[in-house]
Amino acid sequence: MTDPAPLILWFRRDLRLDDHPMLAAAAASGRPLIPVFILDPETKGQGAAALWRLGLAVASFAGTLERIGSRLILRHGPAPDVLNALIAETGAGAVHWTRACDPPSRARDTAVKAALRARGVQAESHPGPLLHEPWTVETGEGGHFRVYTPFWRAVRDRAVALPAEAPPHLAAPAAWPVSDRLEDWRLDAAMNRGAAVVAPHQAVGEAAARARLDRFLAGPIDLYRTARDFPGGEHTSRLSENLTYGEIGPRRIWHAGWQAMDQGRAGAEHFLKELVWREFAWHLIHHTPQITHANWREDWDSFPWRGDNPDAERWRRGLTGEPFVDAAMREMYVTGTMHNRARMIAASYLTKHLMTHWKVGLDWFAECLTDWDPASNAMGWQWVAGSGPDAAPYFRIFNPATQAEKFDPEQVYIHRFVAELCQQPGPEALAYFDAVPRSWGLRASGHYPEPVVSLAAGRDRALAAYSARKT
DNA sequence: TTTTGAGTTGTTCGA
DNA sequence: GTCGAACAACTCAAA
Repeated sequence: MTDPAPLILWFRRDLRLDDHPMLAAAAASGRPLIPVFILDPETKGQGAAALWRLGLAVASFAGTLERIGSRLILRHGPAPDVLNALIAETGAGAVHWTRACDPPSRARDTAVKAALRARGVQAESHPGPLLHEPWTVETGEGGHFRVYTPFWRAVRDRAVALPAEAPPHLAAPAAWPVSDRLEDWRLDAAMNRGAAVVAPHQAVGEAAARARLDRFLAGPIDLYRTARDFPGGEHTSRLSENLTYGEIGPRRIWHAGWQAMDQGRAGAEHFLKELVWREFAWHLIHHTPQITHANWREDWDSFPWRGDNPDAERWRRGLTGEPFVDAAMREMYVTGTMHNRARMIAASYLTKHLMTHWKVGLDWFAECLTDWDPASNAMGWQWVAGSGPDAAPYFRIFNPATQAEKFDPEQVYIHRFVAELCQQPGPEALAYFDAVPRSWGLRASGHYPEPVVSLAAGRDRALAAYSARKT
């Protein structure tokens, strides 16, 4: 008896075994399974930090698969070509994958599905990265949500499928197709010397992601409601990085959060709400995909934001002269992530005090974040700028100095990341100067700059422009 | 259909 | 230092 035709499992941002509907279905099929990861143009076009971090995720997941009797086959090129070649080589009868919701991936997947079906190969997409498929959450009138709180109320009590357990073993094919070598992909090429600095701040792989969840549940969740606003402490789960690569599944987190809520843990509901913010962002990007590149509210198209400019360059380099903003920008450069409150302040400063288009900031975040997520970032930037959903009143302009007094009163955060502002800079503050391009010419012993613009003048300028928009 | 209540995350000023 | 009001009116979701 010949082996049944193998299934190709096309992994993308779902690099885990646990809570994996596609993998659970495939493992139950009894067929030989060929896991593959494809470096296609859509994937390769990412920012430097995200692409580098993806390489770590792929390496980790390949190891995970080997431990359960399988492998991760690496190929590069346009996905339809790669899949066609693999089908021809292996006689595979089907390709399975986890659905993606960002516009470029959706376009690619639609084309792949049509091409596969045209040649008689089964193509099946599975749920995975979200708690609820974006089209299943509807308002009373059958439309999609544009405001967070009603969305939250709509999903709060909705049943979420129990996470599938990790399969203990995956059936191997009779012969393995050849694989690229990950090193040859040079996913770290654009990181230059920054990789060594950012690396210690990453928690790569499924086990590390679960450890983060467990650490958070063991303590920080109790204080989450208030302490999460203080960027100087370790009060958040930091799971965004792992969610980006699918190293942990949202259903696993949801059920852990609910269990904590049932146990009366104080911050559990706020934690779940944050997970639902991610869900809401993907809901928006599904229904209004232009959110990634155009003003979500079209009446903002005439707003006189500046394009890229020298002030924005100082913002990128952490040299605005506003300590909280500079700490935030340097935190991102050194760790690959940025505290959520710091993101709001840095974004508000760029779009309001510096009157620079949110796209300029979005692009830099895409370059630097290892937890880069197109949906959350598009929503967040537009929310801050005022052009997005849940529009902030135009007069809501974060004052970085006031915010620092409120949320970093001891200047723990500022001192951690801005070497010029403390007597004995710590390792993270100093690491910034090892991470940035030498061409920037920065030295830890340099003088801290005067502010780009006074906070009062920047605020007044932004207020004038924002109120003029209405007339 | 019309109405009503509500909306993540703010700042400043003056009492 | 603490507190409430003002900032201006808009959009959304649901009753």
